[in-house]
Amino acid sequence: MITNKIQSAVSEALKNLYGIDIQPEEIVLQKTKKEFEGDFTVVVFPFVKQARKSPENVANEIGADVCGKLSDLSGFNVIKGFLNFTVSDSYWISFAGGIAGNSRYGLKEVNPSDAPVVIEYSSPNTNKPLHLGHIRNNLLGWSVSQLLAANGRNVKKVNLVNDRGIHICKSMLAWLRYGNGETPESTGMKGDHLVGKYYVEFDKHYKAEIKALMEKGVEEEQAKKEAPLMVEAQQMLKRWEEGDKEIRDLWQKMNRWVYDGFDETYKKMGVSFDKIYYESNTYLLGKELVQKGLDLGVLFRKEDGSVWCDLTDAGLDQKLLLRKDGTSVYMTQDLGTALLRHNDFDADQLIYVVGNEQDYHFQVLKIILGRLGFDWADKVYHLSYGMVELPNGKMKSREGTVVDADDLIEEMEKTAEEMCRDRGKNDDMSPEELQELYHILALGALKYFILKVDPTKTMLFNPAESIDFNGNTGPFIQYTYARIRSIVRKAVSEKGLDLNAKCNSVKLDDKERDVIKMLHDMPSVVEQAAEAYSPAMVANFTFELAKAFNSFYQDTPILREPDANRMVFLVQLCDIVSVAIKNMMHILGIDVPERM
RNA sequence: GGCCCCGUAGUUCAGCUGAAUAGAACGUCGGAUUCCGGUUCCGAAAGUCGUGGGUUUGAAUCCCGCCGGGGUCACCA
Repeated sequence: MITNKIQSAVSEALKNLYGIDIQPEEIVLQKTKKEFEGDFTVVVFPFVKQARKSPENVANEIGADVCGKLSDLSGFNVIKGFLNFTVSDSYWISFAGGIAGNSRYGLKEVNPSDAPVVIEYSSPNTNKPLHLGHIRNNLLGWSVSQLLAANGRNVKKVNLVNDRGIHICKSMLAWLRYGNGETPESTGMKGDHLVGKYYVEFDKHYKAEIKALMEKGVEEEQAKKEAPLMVEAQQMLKRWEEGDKEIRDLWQKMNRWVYDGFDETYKKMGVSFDKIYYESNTYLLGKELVQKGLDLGVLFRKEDGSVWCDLTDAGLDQKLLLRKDGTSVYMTQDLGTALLRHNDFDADQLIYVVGNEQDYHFQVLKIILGRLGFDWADKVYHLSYGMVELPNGKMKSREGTVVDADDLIEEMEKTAEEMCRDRGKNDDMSPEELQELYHILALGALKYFILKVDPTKTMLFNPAESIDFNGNTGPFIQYTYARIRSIVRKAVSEKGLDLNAKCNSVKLDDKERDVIKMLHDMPSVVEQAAEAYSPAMVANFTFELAKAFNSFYQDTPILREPDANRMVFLVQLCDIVSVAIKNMMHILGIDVPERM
């Protein structure tokens, strides 16, 4: 890499000229700003004190020394304390030639025998359908998996289905009470939606009971506990934990409905898992750990029988691990599943894609794992992402302002269809091909819209803008890709061009150089994005690349280029850019169409 | 109240391992077509980077105070 060479040469120059010792990798090399001449910039201010010369002198001396040694540099210029190096066109051209035809450009190979990084995402509750918040989770989980794999990590994707607990009992109870035996078949509803309907139903009746009790003079806190529905739901959970057959059968039936619904949604979103854990199979593990913790003296039991971890010495609170009736809570289960997962995979890292409202939970989880004596506790990494808000505020399931995942995808597909109809360029495509295309565009828009934002930040989801096809959007990039493929196809079929031909020296114009420089940059963008767990960095880079290409394309008539040798070069460049776009979009979980 | 996160053009977002006049996109206004796919390209207007201090040759970026917004501290998950 030219960047490493420059760093080394600058490091040497500093040593030779001024006796300053700085490791090559510590030399900060930045891309030269557009408005100045050059490709890479070194800021020399940090060295002037030790060099005891003016910034201009230092920059000029280093520049001359480095350029004398590196034939890939064609020159340098100095503006104040900024030393700008210009890379020779021959370097760029040979670089482009070197990556031409490489369909995996920008992606590293994975060694399957490496200790895996296990990434958990999705982790739905089985009491209601997926909504917009889950979409961000799923898209992030999938994309970060792709991103880490693109950076050479051996990734295993896992899902932990929260298939048991009081929330499930609420849906079950409500279905028994008010369901009249409804099934997905009898209603034509997707199973997860049907079960979700009864979760809402429970809440409605539960609220009414609380209100009635309060009118009789019961305090609110007390009313919430005493309401008959809540008492019954709790009894149901107890019976479930005791293995009561009637309850278990009902539970299995309703969960089946939900899984079938989820599978459909996952498929549409294009996400999948290497392994699925069910909390019903793992929650007991946590109880064993609690016993271990009691034996170790890390946990303690209160008079009422509940078990706690005292974290006040770590500046936190006391944390409940077992209720007084002996049933386990979220934290108990998470301890158990963490251990199970560690044993299953002997992982290098355990990543949890979970919203930032659970920052505290994971902080506590790591501490307790550590206190239980697990030295791998620090391999747990909480990939904490921000909430999704709507233009009119937060999503609240009780207020009916949630955006349902299935509805959203369907609407996006409809919009994609309208957009394409308006342009009318796909008349010869079959209905199936068109349907597939609409799906690709709809998901491209949705995924890009969500993934282009830094995962850690709260984001605003504007439905109207999310389906936009212009500007910094998925479809804009998809369109750029389709257009490039069209050129390459024509070059081969109509001009008989050989994509693998060697092209001799050509002259580069600014736009071409800009594109090549971006391609040159791509591997390090993937690396940085992987380190930051940020698909957003990949997304924004890809948009910049598409823009740079479009700008180049706009004033370069490729297929009318008279010089055959130069045409080969231009078409190869197009081809590389299309590969780059495809690979980057693949990291985002977005497909790119050959035509649209 | 304790702890954590966030305040950048009208709007949505980059930039936040400190560096040159703070960048995009949408929207607004004005241009480009002998077109290989105009779902394109070029340009303009638009910002006291919440606020007040501090560190530094240099701060949107690091530190402290304040203001504003959010999260969390459940025998919910």
